[in-house]
Amino acid sequence: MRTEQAIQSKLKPEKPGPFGRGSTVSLRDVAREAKVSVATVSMVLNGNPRISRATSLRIQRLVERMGYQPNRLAQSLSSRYTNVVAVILPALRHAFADAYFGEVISGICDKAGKMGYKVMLEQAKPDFIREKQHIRIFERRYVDGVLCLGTNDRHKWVEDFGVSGCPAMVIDNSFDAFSVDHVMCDYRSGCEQVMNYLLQLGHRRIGMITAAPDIKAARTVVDTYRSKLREAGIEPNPVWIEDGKFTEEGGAQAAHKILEKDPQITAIFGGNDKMAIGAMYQVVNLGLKVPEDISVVGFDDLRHAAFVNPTLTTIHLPLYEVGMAGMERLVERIHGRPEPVREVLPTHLVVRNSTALARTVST
Amino acid sequence: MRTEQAIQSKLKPEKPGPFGRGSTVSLRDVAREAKVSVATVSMVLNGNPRISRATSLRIQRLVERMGYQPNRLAQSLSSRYTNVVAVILPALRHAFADAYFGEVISGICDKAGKMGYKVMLEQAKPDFIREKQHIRIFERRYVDGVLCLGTNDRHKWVEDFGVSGCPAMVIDNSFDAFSVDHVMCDYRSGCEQVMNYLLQLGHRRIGMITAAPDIKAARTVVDTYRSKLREAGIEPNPVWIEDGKFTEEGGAQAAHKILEKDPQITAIFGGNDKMAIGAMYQVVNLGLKVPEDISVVGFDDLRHAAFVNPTLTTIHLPLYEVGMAGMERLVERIHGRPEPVREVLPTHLVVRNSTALARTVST
DNA sequence: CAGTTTTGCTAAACTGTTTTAGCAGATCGA
DNA sequence: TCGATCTGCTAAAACAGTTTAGCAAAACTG
Repeated sequence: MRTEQAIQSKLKPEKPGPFGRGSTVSLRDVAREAKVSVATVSMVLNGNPRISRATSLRIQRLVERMGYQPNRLAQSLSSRYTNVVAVILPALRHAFADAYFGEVISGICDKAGKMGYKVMLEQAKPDFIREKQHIRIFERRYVDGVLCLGTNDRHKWVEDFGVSGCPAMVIDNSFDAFSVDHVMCDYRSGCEQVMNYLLQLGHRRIGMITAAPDIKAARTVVDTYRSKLREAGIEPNPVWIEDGKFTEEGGAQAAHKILEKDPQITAIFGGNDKMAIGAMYQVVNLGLKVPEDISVVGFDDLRHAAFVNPTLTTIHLPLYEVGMAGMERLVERIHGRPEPVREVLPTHLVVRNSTALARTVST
Repeated sequence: MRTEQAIQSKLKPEKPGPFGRGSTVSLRDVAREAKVSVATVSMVLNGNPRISRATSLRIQRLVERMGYQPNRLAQSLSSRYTNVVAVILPALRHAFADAYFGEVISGICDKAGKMGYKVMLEQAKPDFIREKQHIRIFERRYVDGVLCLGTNDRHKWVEDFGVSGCPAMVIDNSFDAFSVDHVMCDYRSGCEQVMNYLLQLGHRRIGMITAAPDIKAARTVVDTYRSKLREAGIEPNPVWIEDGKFTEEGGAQAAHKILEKDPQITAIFGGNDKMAIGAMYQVVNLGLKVPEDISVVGFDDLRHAAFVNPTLTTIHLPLYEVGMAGMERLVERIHGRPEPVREVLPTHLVVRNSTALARTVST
């Protein structure tokens, strides 16, 4: 029953819109126009050498003129690759508004763009994990791989990827309980640099605000803090360590407790910039001065650290680079790289105005 | 030539992995096992009432047992809906690390999850626009719609969506030059609240740090600032207004210029929190006190504003809610809603410690 | 009890690619 | 000069769903 009207050439997509109602050009349209099979057009577009130069050029021009765009749903269905990766963020209310994650995601997106990948966002909320969505996004062909940010030891689901053979990369952390690909910052060296610096400035009683003992990277920092103190002949006092929950508020409270239990503290080392900033806030609130009375050091070097008062001495983490590297390794993994990925990127100290020589403490 | 081995039931996906090598269950597998056609299984899954209750239940159980997951590439190819939307961010180096965008994206993702949508990330870099990628992600069936964040008047590409009939939503801004769907905060009312408050505190010479005159929302604030001054019988002095480029550094420099040109200023109103924080930093640097000498007000109410010293008085923008509403309206648009979207969400003043009664100025 | 409607399902077409098997005709080697 | 190889292309299957037309049989209607 089909009339001859269908024969009219599709040289121009008939209307600019409305979109999605059969207005786009398909391989079939190009093939019909060029009087070749769809296989030929497909092979031209994929640079298959079995097509003659003449035919190839002729079809390339036609593709150009007709404004053909391959439908990537069909491509993915056929090729079994979606060229999409997911970034899985923890279920924190302000995860997206966090400068730490932002920096990593920025690196991931830039690298993904260069490699022809798209980036999808997921949040690992309890429902998401319970419904096995983290595996389903693979089974349902949403993604070829995932990058896991902000993980901790309780995130058992990270192991599921390995078991199911789904390419996954843990960013800026690692796990003791099982083996998993990861790319992270050198937390040990970062902490060593802080401790060397503070000890050099004459600090002996150094408070440490940590957070989340269930994060391997965070534990590494505390362990290094302790061993560097011992190395310097100082027995770390348990009251010097408090939990700051990774937040400004937590950092402020932790600083308060530390200074209450040992007023002779001369420096406070925050496990991240936010807690260090909270600590500074609290120190000032207690009528003390930074850095004259108390030196404060952070860890992250968020853009913001240079704009608090006083500006914050901190460890620079190459978060953007970690994101890029993670993305790159993940794609290698997707394409069959067999060896495990265990990459560690260097960190360095940035000295600003929140640190000074230790005040002389009455002993 | 096919042997009878294929007949063995696929009740359990043969191995947990390796993934992606023909290990998943398809509609065809379920149909074979249930001894019905694929159409029947498809109809059961889509709740088509033309299937008997008995068959439906039987198949549902089988689907459950076999762990069938519909392949969404095939679904999308057939249905012409991807159930994916893109968030387009401006090409700023730290766009993802920005708390403002983070808050909006958080709202978008939460709402998207509830509506069965996935969120893709894109950055509107020059190349991206030049290659018409913003339209191509539609043509190539990556997405059903886009949400545009951080737009300004120079972003002519926003108009392309309308022209091409691609569902798009501008978030927290609008355009004079053309008509486009948008959901935004009430900038006018926010500014009015700030000005009412400062005038009530006795401030008469009020500096304003603005940014990007090519952003409609920002212009609205400056216009309102001027008209509120006039309303109070004060002729706005051009030297009171400076550009702060939306950054802390810019805010600091702008504050410096304003105070240089008119030292009798008693309050500074920053067009966003970052610039206000930069301004505070600079005011203190100049040996003045906040709020005793100079009151400072921000605009955004980023989480961080409560943790600077002194804590920042600011306008709370419902960014999370704007993200949610934008996502919701976009999906309506995708499904054919004809009326344009022009939504404005209310803002409110949050008074903290960076503002006080105006100091008495020698006239 | 013939004729119509309803019910429950199937076959086949359709979405738009990639890929493999293979067909002619030309080229080559012995 | 005959078989083998190469060249350039096509037909068809595969990917995994949705949707429409339509077929029997059962259930109604008059």
